[in-house]
Amino acid sequence: MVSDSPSKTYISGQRCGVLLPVPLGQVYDYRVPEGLFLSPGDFVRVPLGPRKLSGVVWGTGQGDVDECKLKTVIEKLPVPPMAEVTRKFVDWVAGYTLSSLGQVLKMAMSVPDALESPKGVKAFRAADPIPDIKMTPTRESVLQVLQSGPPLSASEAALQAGCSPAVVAGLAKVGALIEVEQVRARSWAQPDPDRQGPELSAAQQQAARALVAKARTGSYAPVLLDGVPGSGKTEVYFEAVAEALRRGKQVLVLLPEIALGAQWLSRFETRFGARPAQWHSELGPRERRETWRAVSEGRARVIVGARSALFLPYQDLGLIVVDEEHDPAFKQEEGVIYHARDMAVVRAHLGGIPICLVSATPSLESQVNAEAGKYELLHLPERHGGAELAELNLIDMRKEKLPATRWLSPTLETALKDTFAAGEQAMLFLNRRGYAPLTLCRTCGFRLACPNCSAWLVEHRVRGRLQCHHCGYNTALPQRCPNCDDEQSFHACGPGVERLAEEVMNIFPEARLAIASSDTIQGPRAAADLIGRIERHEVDLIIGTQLLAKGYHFPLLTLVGVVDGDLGLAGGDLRAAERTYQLLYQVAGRAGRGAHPGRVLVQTHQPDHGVMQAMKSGVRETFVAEEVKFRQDLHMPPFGRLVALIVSGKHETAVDAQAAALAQSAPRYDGVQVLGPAPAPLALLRGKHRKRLLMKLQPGIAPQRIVRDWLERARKEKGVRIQIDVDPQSFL
DNA sequence: AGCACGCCGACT
DNA sequence: GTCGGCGTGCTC
Repeated sequence: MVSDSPSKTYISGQRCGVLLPVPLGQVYDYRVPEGLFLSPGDFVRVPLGPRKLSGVVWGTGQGDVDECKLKTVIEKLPVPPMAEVTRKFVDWVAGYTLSSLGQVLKMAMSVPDALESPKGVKAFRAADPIPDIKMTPTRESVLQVLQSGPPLSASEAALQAGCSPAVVAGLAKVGALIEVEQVRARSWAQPDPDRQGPELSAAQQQAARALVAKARTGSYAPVLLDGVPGSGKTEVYFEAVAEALRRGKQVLVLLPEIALGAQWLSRFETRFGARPAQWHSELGPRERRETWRAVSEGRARVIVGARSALFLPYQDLGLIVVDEEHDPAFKQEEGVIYHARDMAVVRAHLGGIPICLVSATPSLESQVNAEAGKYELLHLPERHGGAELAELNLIDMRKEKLPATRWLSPTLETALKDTFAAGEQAMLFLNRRGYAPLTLCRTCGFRLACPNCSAWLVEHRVRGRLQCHHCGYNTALPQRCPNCDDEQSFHACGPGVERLAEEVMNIFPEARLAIASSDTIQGPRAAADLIGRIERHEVDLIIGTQLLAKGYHFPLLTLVGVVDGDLGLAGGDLRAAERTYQLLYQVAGRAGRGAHPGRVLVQTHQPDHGVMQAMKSGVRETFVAEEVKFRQDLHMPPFGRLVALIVSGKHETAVDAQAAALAQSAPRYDGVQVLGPAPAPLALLRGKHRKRLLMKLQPGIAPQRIVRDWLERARKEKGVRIQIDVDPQSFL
């Protein structure tokens, strides 16, 4: 059912349809109680089975439910109604991703207790008159504080009166203090659009003017802001944010990872004089609740967040910015599977508002859209303040002839030495956590693998454990080989950041180094801490995974070494080359952002690969043109569409049977092709077997109806789950 | 998603 | 004889 317009009103005795945040896929009818007037969008509390749930009035009841089954709405909740555009967005996303309406609504109601009337804090005021009680000097001062000022919590009153909270409690007990519920609406410092921003270059000003114009007209206008690292893209889109704020609108800035937070936030604060509201997975329940309500009541004006911030209940959203729009982290891979960048464009379209996609390495999709005129292209070709892009050289590892347990070429080693000697900082990039990605037995060749996943166990020497990076299984390194029982026969194959650190420490024992991976940096605080240490030059060398690859600005960092440039190219993923290029480009962009020129060295076994040539020449166009042609020839996205069906379950036979049943009832249409079933790349994941089918559609064919019919026709196996991924990004 | 109902193993 | 395991099915 599609959400109704808000002008309708349902009165006592009528039926209304209520959508609940459970995966029901259907709106349930409820009776409107005496004296209540309900409209689409209203948040209500209703009974469902034995429990009570909060939901949203979605429209007129369908009326096909037996009168005796019908239950009555309990109450209307004291929250502003969900805006019509948000409801339309929920409808649209459910339809597009083929997930149930309720599941999508759940993302928009992610804070169940935000709907309760805000819980007051227990506070005290002086009774009037004060009863006749035993007076003491401390009691005297507590009463004086509370007679002359506003009600305070016990601890606050005690603090101001200079006594312990026990005195306050004692006074309350004898009736000299009255307990009151105090509702504290947290006031959000409002960003000020008219504060003096930093000076913009001519190119920045031009781009900013174009964006501001879009923000001013306030109609749907997708823009791709494509600018080299350090060109000041952020300051450019801040001007559009300012304009939207002047028009009294809310603004959403989507960022791929909260790790980007600290530096981004301080830039925002510099420009606007206040912090924006934040939305990410690390928020505590209380902050979450406050933020959700502040967004819903329109008090939070700028919201910066990860992909789920897209589903917040905005009152009046006037602009969306998707920064680092190419980033794979925008793809949600669990539950409702969606791409936040694509959904953000839809949200902008439904809301009739501008959207700005920002990147130094835009996704191929966005580049093609810009080329086709669907997006307006704004280009920032130069670094701000005249800093040069770092010089980049490839190191042909086929010629370096390194011993098997060394990963740094002499060229890179020399460059590190020079950098340290000059008192500058370096970063080594290796996108591999832990010590070694594979451990095998020298005697029999047995490889230590995860029992729950088809993946090798990764040695983490710091923690002395073998770990699976897919399920969290971990174990100590066994004494004997489980296969041949030989002792002490294990051999670590290949490098991870820990092993690289070991090599560097042997060569440069003096260097102060830091490892930055998701194992060493847990949460925004640890990230901010490390960033601080780098900024204060307490670190000479950062060895890191992609965690620190993007967004950061370290003026003293002049050398970036990519240890294994080919790492992302293996595996045959459709987007492997594109991703590798984006990642290497972002990493390279960390070098030489201050006054000193930077250098980038990329170690590779494939110096002739298109990605490496594009990196070397600094010219993206040739590579992009090749990639476009490659996808065109194969009718792959964005020149064709894909839908992946992942069949998973505990029993392999049931999974195979389900996959076979799907293949058998596969749709047969012109322009639609079904590939598979094939074992999914992680054929075993968290103890579940997985098979995958891939549907390829020619452009212009909508897959939703076809897939729905297909699933309805196919025989169903028990104990098996079928996940649908419309527009899969990676094939893992 | 919860939560109840329902049919087979080890225990107060 | 019960307590409780989680498989299946329903919730306006």
